[in-house]
Amino acid sequence: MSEISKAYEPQSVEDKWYQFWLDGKFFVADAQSAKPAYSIVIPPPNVTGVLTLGHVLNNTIQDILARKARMDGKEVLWLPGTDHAGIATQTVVERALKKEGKIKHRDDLGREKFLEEVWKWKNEKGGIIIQQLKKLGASCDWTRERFTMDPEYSRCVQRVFVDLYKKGLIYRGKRMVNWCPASLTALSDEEVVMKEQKGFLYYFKVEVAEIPGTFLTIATTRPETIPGDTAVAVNPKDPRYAHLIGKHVVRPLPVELPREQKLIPIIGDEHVDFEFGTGVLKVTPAHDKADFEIGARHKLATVEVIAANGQMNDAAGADLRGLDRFKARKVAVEKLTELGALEKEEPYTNNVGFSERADVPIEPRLSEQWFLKYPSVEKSRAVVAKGEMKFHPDRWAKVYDHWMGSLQDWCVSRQLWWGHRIPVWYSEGWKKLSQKIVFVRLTGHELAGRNVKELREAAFTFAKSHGILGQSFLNLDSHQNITVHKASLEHAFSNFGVANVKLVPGLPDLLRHAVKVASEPHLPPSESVISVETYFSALQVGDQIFRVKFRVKVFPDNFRLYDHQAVMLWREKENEPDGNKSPEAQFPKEQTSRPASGSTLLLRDLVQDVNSDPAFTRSQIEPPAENWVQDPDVLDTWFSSWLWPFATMGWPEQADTLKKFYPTTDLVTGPDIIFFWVARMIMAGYEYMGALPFQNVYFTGIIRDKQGRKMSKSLGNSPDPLDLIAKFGADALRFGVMRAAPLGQDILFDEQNVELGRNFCNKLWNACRFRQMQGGEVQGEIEPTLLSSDDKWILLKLDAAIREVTIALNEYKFSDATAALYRFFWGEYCDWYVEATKAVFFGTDEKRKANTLAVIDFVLSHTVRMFHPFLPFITEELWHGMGYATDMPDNQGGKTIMFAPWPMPLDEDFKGHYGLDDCYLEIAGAKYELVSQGRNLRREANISTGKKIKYVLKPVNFLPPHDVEVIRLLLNAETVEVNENFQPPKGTLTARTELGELYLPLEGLRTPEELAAEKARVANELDKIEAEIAKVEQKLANPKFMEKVPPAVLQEHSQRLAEWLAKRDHAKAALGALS
RNA sequence: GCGCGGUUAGCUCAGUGGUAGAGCAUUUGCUUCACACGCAAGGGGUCGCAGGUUCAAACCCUGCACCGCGCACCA
Repeated sequence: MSEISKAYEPQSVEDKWYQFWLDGKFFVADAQSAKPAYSIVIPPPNVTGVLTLGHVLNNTIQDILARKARMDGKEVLWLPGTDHAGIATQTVVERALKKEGKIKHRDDLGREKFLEEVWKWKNEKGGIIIQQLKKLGASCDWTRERFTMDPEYSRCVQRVFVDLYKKGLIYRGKRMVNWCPASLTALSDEEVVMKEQKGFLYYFKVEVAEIPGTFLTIATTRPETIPGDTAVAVNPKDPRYAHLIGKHVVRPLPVELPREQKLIPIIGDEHVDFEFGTGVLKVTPAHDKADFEIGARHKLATVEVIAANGQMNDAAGADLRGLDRFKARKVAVEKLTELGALEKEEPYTNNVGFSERADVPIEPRLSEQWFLKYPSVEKSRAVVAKGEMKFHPDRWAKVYDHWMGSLQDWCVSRQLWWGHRIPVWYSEGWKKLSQKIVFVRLTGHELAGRNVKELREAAFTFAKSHGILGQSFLNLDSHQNITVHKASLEHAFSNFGVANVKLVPGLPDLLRHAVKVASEPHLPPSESVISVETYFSALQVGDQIFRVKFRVKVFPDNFRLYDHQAVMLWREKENEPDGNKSPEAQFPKEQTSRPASGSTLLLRDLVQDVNSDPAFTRSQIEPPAENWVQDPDVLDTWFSSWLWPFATMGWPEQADTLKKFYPTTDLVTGPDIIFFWVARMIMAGYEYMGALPFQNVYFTGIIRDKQGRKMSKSLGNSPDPLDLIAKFGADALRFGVMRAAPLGQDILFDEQNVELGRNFCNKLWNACRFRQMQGGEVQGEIEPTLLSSDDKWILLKLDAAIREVTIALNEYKFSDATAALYRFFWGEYCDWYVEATKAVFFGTDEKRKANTLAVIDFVLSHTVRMFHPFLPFITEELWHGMGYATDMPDNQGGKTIMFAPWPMPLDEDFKGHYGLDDCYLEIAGAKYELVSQGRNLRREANISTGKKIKYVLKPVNFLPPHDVEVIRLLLNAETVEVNENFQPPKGTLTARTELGELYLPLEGLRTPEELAAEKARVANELDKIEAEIAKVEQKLANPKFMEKVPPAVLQEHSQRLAEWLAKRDHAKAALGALS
């Protein structure tokens, strides 16, 4: 530290050292290293993102862990990167292009051109956050920076998709999905947040067609969907309405339609709650999940009235057509009013699902999407439940477990351009199927039904009546035993398609008697599935015969699950592609089957659905041949993020990095993405690496402002971390955030925290400056015989601090660690030790001065290292400036504090050699307590701090002269007279301490008022003492207490009583001395 | 509705059965030769409420209230 400025100036230090670290390649992880590995992957921030306080919190923790691990001698990989963030990025770029006037809509450019623009934007403006992380001091291995759209990474994503497809875990289906009318894409359930919305419940009446003059009143929050209503439902048990079931009502909208086209049936459905509203429910199968189910049960038509963009379509009628859905709501109410149908409207609050990103209400919408049935679920669930993977704080394990226990299939397709395009190809040449379907026949047994409900009932009846449940059946062709579990039936019924429902109950029968079975080589097994066998069968639908391909999964205990099958509908009599009748020949080696459709489709919809798509479907990365077109959708961004821990390490080719650093040690992330990311990474880790992706997960709190509100742009309450760094320094920001971030709690952010960090850095700086001002080289050897009680005290305190901080870090208690460091350094080292050393430095004993410097150097060199993970910049500056680097080997702190060893607690040999007995904590502690008391006396006497005064000490035991000198200095006294026979004159203030009585003779200097005030104060204190004595005495007087209390506690109570009694005596004496 | 957290000084929070704590804020006094981004000394709490267990409860149990979060939801 050649130039010593009075205050620490981070700006002149931080960039210099960061560049130094980069130049030295200190962040680069060596996969060949012999050191034990420590690894952590960054939660990839959005490539469009800018640094927020949330990132600061998160990445500071990771940096602390990484830097600490380096100091522990580990080979550290902190792997950084960014996420392509499909919706967010596409929106940002789209908005930017619109602003520049380049486009009005993304369609103006077309997919290719638009993607070019996105890449351009990404390369020019993306990744700002990476530069910002550097400002924060993040010690990431930037040579390994990854982006989820990197070619290698994209290939991993595609590979995984194809693999899951082949395992039968990915399927396509037409389902009700969460549709975002702003982003024009489907969303997963996790991307929908429920929000309370204030609105109205509208009551309108409809006439029963068969009984003129009879009206039903319906309550709804969505009158704009009336044109899409295809029934009115009541509970069949509701006495008010049951008799009306089967009759019809006249739907009021659209106004212009003739009455006969607006007749919709009154149906009975148990789903209807007759407590709610009027007990009459309008059913809009196209725009409500529950209504869709009702529609499926009652074979209702599905009339879509809201288009993908949230505007009403033609079917909504002339009045609503083209209007936004919310505007349409108002107009619909007006129309109802005009018709005289509106009875009333009352304010109503309900929960509405919002798109998390676009912050608009989502629209349930029937559409064709890709779904994933999660892999490796049981293992992933068990590893956390059993505590093999630890969550910190562990209450998140319960949340995780709950979610894992009720997994819904993941909608992975997005109708966007920016992202990984789904690696599925469709061939042309599909011939349309006839839509005439009368019944379904499974050879030998009929399971007839026109919709799922009927089929399901038939299937259950069939399974029951044939005693199939729990039975084993021998397949005569393959000689395999097939057992039907109840679970497999339920599973199939609840999760899979119509075809599955048809097949499962009949399957053993098919295998036994009728089906012409072929087998295929099994597909790549996962750990929980030994093999997947493929069979073909025939299915007759009306006059057509279809080939059906289905799959049987074989589990380790020989349990067989018919949980996925691909249905291939084929017209038997014509269109045989090559005339080859063998079923195998119909299905090329690659996956060509088309998975079953959604569970709630009508059969005719299934056929329609199949017709609407190309026949041949293959999932593979490269196009199979010419004339094959790729699925236009891209994958959910999280479908790439969930591979992050291993895809970033070069999976599957580069084995060395993976071998060294996978599984990673820690993951640091926010609890808000526990389902989005953490849970999915665990499942992917098991599925593809056969091992958990990380050993520990640390969940940070969420940063809020000091009023407890979430940080948000619109509130303007999110300070820019870069501004804070510029104003206070990166170390200050890190320290401030860490101090305010207890494990598992939300963090209420206040700039004062950062200010405190800045002040702390300044304190550290000045403490070192003080050391430098005493001169001399770095002192190595400490001479045990020259150690004062102060020296021993601070060494013991250092020892305690090392232990405390190390334990806190091991337990991920960062705020405890910073609090311990703060307390030790400021409250113990600076406040007491440094002040005490002035007695040495202001004196003339040169040997003692040198020895004190040695102690200071010992303490500071340890302290600076302990601070390094928290305050990387200032500690590096001090490490070099103070000369502590010079004595160290190059790879252990000689070059950089980054590799200096983490301080070890002082061992017994060390303590023995230097005479560091715990009694010195008491001895020096008593001394400092005496000083506090003495200062208190001065204050009571109203004597200003600067004024030199005289104290008298009547010691209990001998006190070394050096200690008396320390006391004198700390009291800022002219003299401290040691006098065993001191008789205090009247008006002398006294304090009782462990070391003896301390007096502040005032020699009549005080006014009567001052004396009176003093007397009042002592009297007050006496009262408190009496109260304490009474409390303890009462306890001791209780016979039950004396009988049952453990001896140690009794001892403690008696001792406490004795202390209070002595204090009382002293206070009484003091009172006497004052009067 | 179900579940999980929380309720301790003005604020933010520690505190796993035996004397209620820290930081900030506040009051007062100090430009004391490392630091005013500082030093020193104070004031300030029925530990959410009500029961129970115990010699002893902020702490364990039960119930309630309020706040926050998650999940599931009735139009």
